[in-house]
Amino acid sequence: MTQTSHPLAIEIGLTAAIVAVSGVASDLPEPMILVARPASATSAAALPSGPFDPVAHRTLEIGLRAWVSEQTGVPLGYVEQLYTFGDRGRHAMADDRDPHVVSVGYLALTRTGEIAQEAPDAVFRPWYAFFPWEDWRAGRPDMLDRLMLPGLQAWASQETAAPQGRPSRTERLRLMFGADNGRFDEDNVLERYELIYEAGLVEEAHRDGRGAGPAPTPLGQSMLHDHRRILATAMGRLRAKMKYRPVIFELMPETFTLTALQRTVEAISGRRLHKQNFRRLIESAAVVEATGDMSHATGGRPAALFRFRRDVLQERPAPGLRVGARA
Amino acid sequence: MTQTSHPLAIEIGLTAAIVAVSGVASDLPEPMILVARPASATSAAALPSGPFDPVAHRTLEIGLRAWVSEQTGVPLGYVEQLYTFGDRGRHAMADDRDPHVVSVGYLALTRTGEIAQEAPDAVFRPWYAFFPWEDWRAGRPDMLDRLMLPGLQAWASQETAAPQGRPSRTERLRLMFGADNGRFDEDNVLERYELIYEAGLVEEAHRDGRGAGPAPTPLGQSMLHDHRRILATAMGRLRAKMKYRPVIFELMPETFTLTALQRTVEAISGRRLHKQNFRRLIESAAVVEATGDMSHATGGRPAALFRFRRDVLQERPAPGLRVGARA
DNA sequence: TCAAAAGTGTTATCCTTACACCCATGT
DNA sequence: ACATGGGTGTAAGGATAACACTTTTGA
Repeated sequence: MTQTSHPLAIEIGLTAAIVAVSGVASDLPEPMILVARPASATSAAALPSGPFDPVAHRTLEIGLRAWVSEQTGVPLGYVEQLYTFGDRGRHAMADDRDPHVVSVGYLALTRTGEIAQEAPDAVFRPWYAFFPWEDWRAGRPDMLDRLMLPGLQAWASQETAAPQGRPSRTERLRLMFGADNGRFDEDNVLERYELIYEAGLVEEAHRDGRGAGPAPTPLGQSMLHDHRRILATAMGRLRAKMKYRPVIFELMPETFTLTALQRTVEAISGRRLHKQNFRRLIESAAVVEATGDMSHATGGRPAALFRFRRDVLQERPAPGLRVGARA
Repeated sequence: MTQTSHPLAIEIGLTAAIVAVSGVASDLPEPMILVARPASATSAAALPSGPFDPVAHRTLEIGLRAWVSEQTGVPLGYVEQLYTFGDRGRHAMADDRDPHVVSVGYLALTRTGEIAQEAPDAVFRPWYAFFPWEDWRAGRPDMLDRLMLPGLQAWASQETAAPQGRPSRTERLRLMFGADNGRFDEDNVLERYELIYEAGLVEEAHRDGRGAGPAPTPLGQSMLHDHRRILATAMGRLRAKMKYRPVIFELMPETFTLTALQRTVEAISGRRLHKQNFRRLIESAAVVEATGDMSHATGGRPAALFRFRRDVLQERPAPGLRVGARA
């Protein structure tokens, strides 16, 4: 019952969603994701990924850190395991091989400023290029109503008998996209992606053999294998984690203005926040302290500079930013 | 960068923490964990665990469900992936083998009533037998002050230089066990276990070669390999998840009284709750509906029977029980 | 002097916590 | 009748959401 005789050998791939934010001090910072530079112009974008070698590395995370720093030159700060994916069919390749790979997904945070320009084979791309419908900072993206909901609703109406226990397609749609009532919980990035994958609306689904017809209108840029699913998991986890742990500061420079901090939180969560309440939140959480210096780079009145108070980690167990109200 | 040439073959073990609650209608229900019946009287308890066969099973979860139902006869309802552990050294065995096993831990919930008595090789044991310090229902366990904190504090004071960035041992102790100020967050089961493991206070640490001296006073019953760590992860995850998803009902019978529900939540979270507030919470969450029947089995006034409203899953995305106040 | 962004004060509302008392049944 | 647990009303305090206005600089 505990361990059987003949081991079933499988390769373990470690795949990292490495996130940074560009333009932290600008008015519209962009969350960036490190993608392996495509071998050819036509090949799909891929997350950096490498095999786990249990002989060389004592733990999975150590293995991950080793090859990331070796191959991409990107220094990782915060690292968190996301999920282990073992789905056959989600590794479909051009030549129809479907290797037995189990991939352990990781979220890692770093700062754009710290990145060696000469990162050999990898480049940062805005994460909303892969998930345009997740960026609500300029209001509800109209691609939702133009391109996505029609297809999703068609797919939902194809469901004949409601599955017992599980919510129906229509209900999942309503819950995840706020189809009629309006709620859109920014944390459910993965759930939304899986929905449009199941509905056959993304290129990956087509490639994996789901959805018979012709290739669908591309909804965001696609990725190799199940890498977009891993990125979706990372985005959702980061958006959720931010609310109860001060991970956002892993993406900020040493000092920053409160507006820069707010814009960065907005960039990650994909929605605008209420200025005064955001500031009150920061104050009550006591996660930052003024440096005494001012930033004159803002265009208007100079802004006070702050830094993260590292010692809050010792004070309270959960000093996150429970962002609540919309703008 | 994406996939290298020679695959590193590893065995993937799926390990399940299968939880049920016994005595749901009683005054002190006990959370139970399914353990593989030990081969001999001296051998350590083990969680049910089996290899993943990617040829036979399309996903990890399907593989898990297959061998669990086949080998233990326990029907799994809710299943959730916990974490993937790849630590070398945590699989130390009597004969010093340390196989290259990566174990994917799962949490699964079931009902004691539904368990086939003839579960061939497995038996349910109270989970607090492995984590006695996590049961605060009868007040602060005095083993904390008698057996644990002295050892932990000794270990903390051995730390010479504070590690940069990371919290010091003393701080971790204070945060996780509420040493001086008093907070004890019931969700941090894993963090507490890792602390006492690092401090060399559990049998597993001794077995893995940490902590030089003699075998320590046993703190709870030990388990094979890193299975107690997986159980700790499961307990923490279930305690946390309960607060924002209605998973508790996976452990309840079809109908139940509100007190039975409260006692079950208390059993899982390990602390007593405030009756009136618990009821208001249940009411405002609208997660249950009265059946109209009464239970006369309580000894006093008969109690109304309720059932879980499965349709809340369709209404609101997060109908959990955000239990807050202590008794 | 005016545009542009920083920064603050106040109130209404809801949720959380805490308190104490009444009710219906079996023995 | 009384012990036993079931069941409820209400008020204080704090957190959250929403409102609009003043301040300080650079151009």
